Amino acid sequence: MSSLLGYSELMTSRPFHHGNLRVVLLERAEVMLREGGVDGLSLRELAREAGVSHGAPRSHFPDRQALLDALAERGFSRLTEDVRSALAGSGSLRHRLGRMAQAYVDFAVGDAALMELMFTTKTEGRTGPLQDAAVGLLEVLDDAMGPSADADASNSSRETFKLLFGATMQGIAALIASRRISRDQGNALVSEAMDVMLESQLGKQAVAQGSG
Amino acid sequence: MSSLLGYSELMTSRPFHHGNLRVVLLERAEVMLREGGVDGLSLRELAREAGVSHGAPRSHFPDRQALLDALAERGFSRLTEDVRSALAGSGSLRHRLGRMAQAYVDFAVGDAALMELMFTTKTEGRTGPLQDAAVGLLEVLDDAMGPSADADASNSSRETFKLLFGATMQGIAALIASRRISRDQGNALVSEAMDVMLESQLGKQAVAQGSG
DNA sequence: ACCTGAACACCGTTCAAGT
DNA sequence: ACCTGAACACCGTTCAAGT
Repeated sequence: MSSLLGYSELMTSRPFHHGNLRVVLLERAEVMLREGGVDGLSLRELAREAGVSHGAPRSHFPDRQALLDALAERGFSRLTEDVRSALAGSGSLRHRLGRMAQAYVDFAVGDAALMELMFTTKTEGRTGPLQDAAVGLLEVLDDAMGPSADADASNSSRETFKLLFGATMQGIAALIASRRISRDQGNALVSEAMDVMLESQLGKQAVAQGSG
Repeated sequence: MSSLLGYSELMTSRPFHHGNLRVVLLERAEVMLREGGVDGLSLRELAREAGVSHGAPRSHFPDRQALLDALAERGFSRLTEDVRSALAGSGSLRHRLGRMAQAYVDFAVGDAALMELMFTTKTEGRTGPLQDAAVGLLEVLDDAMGPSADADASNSSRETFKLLFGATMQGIAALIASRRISRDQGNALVSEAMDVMLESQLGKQAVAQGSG
């Protein structure tokens, strides 16, 4: 039965999680999600792995959906961070946007189940931290495109460009994740999509001033 | 207890499904999917609604995943049909492709849970009827673009165009389904995406000969 | 405030038995 | 070939009780 215990309390039997059970659960849930998908994520098994009773998670997450929402929120934070750092380097706008797109697809493919959680929101309400996290992602794209012109028309095309950019990356990632195209084909498709968008009227209007 | 019985056998007590239990299950499962999502789809409740024992579905679907796969396959058939008929009418290529994209998004939004089932395939094998059904969808797009040039370069750009077209529609549909943009914004985005793709070098190469 | 452990209703899957 | 019904292991959720 000692094999059921974690590594850090082979000596002491009881005092386990001080106040960080919540994060422990989230971290273990993330790997369970990655390994077994959403269906493979069981609250009871999660509690078992954390070394607590099956009722314990209830103190931190009212139900399973609450845990799933928290995972999605953390996912958005991590994605935003990945994308932001991919964008941070030097190079032309085209190169930086390309790196960003690549980071996005990398994340989506590497954490397909989490991505599914993030983009098939079950929650009805339009407010909440989860929506904020999603908005933050678009802001990164906004920053990358440099200062915006103050004309309304330009802002409109900029919004459209951002949405189209995000939608296209999302779609390509879905194609890869569902094994309909290979990873290499996906990378080529990302590059092609970048060209198509940047050479278009919409793209030229949207990034008129942005030249890192 | 008579309330548990279906409409067609208020008189006779036993002879129920002759050999069509399979389709009955699939049809009821489709509405359960639409109403309660994938999580809300229970084999036992499905059997209950169909008026058979909980073990009966086993005769037609070895396990729950097999039912889900069958649902996805039917989904592809229906999507292909919708898209094909949207494409069938008259008008310029731009208009026909626009109608097709609209039909695609309509389907994806109206049957979001089914769409999720279709595009997050759990099956590892690359063969099988499910993959065939997905391929059929791309063939419709191929037909719409008219006869292809026999040069290899042209075929390559055509393949790329089709994938990019599909990915973009998929991404826009995901944005709508996750409530991140409204239906109207989605429609506008579809239209914008069409313009961007058709005015690009890639688009011009891909549909060089296709003019309804 | 946080965790335990029994209880409840539900589930997917297996399988011997019926027709 | 198709369906029934008991059995098994597992699950999410609730809740009184402990500390």
